[in-house]
Amino acid sequence: MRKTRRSGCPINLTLEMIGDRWSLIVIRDVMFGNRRHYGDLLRLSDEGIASNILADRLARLVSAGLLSRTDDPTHKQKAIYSLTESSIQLVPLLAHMGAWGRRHTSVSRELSIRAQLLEEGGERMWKAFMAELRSLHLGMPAPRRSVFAELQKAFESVVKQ
Amino acid sequence: MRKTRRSGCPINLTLEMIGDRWSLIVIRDVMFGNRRHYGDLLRLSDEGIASNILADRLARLVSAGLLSRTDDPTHKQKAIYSLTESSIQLVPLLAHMGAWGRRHTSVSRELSIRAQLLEEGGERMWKAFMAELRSLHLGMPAPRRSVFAELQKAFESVVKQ
DNA sequence: GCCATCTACTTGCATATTGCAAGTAGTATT
DNA sequence: AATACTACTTGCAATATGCAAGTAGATGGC
Repeated sequence: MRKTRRSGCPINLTLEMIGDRWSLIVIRDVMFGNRRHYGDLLRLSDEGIASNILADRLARLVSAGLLSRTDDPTHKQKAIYSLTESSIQLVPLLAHMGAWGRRHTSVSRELSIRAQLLEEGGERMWKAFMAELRSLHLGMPAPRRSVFAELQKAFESVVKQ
Repeated sequence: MRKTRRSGCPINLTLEMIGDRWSLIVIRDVMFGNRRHYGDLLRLSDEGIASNILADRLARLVSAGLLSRTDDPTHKQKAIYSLTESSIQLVPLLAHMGAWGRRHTSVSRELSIRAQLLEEGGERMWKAFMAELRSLHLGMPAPRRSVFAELQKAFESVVKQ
C-alpha cells in the first residue's frame, strides 16, 4: 500500500486508483466479458494474468469500491464479482481508451471490433450499455436494447471469419 | 522493457503504452501546464516525480511517439519536449479521467477546477483545446479561442481566493 | 578569464511491486 | 472413496520505483 496520495489532482487520483497494468484489464473482463468468477477471470484471460495478481487486484478493487463481492448461492466456495456504479461510470473512459488504441497501436481485428462498435455508437450507445450493466450488476430493471448482445454478436462473427 | 505485447486488445495496448503511474502525469504537465523542459517538469511537479523516473519516462514517451524532443535554440543544453498528434488525441481521455476523478475521488478544489471546466465545456471545448495544442506544439496556425488561457485564468482565480 | 550557477540527466542502493510455479483447504462430482 | 474444482496463498526471482548524491558541459556576471 502507498502511504498517502501524491496530489489532489483528479487525473492523478484516478491514476492512483486504476493506473496500473491490471486493474482496468480486470474491470474490462467483468464488464465486456461478463466474467463474474475468479476462475473465469484467471483462465479466460487474454493477457494471462497471474493468480496472485488477480487475487490482489480483486481485493483492491473491492476495497476501492470499484467491484463488489457476493457469495454465489449455487456453490459455497464461489464468489460473484459485480461492477458498482463507480466502475459502470468508467464506460466512457474505456470506450475512449479503445478508440485511442485503435488509432495509435497495432490492435488485432478480433479484439478491436467491440471498441470499433462502441466508438461508432457514441454517447448514445454508452448510455444504453451503462443501463444494461446496471441491470446485470446492480439489479436494476433491464433496458430494451442489449448492447452486450450487439457486441458479442459482432465479436463472434469476426472470430468465425 | 517488456518482451512482447500481452494481447491485441486496444484497451490493453493503450494500457501497455500509458498505463503506469507516471506517463500520463508527464503528459498532463506538458499539456495543461505547458511545461516544455526537463527542469520545469521536475521542479514544478505537484506529485514530486523523481529525476530518474522523469528521465526514463521522457525517453520512453519520445520513443513511443507521444512526445518529441527538440533542441532549444536559446540554450545548447536545453531540450524542448512537445506533444505529438497522438498525445494531443489523448485530450478526451484526460478530460474523462478528470471528470471521473472529480466524482469518485477526493480531489482538491484548486487542482480540479480545470477538470470541471473541461467537463462542462464538453466536446466543443476539447476540440478547441486540441486545435490550440496543435498550434503550440506542432506549429499549426493559432485558433481564435484560447482554452489554455481560460483554464489558467480559472485556476488562478481559485488559487487566489 | 574565472567561478558560481544552471542544464539535463546518471548512478548506487534500498524498497516495493510483479511474475512464475507450486501448494492448500474446503466443496462438489462420480 | 477418489477425483476434480473452488478461490485463493506462498516462496522466490526479476523488475520497477524512489531517494540522495553526483556529473559533464553551458551560461552569465564580474
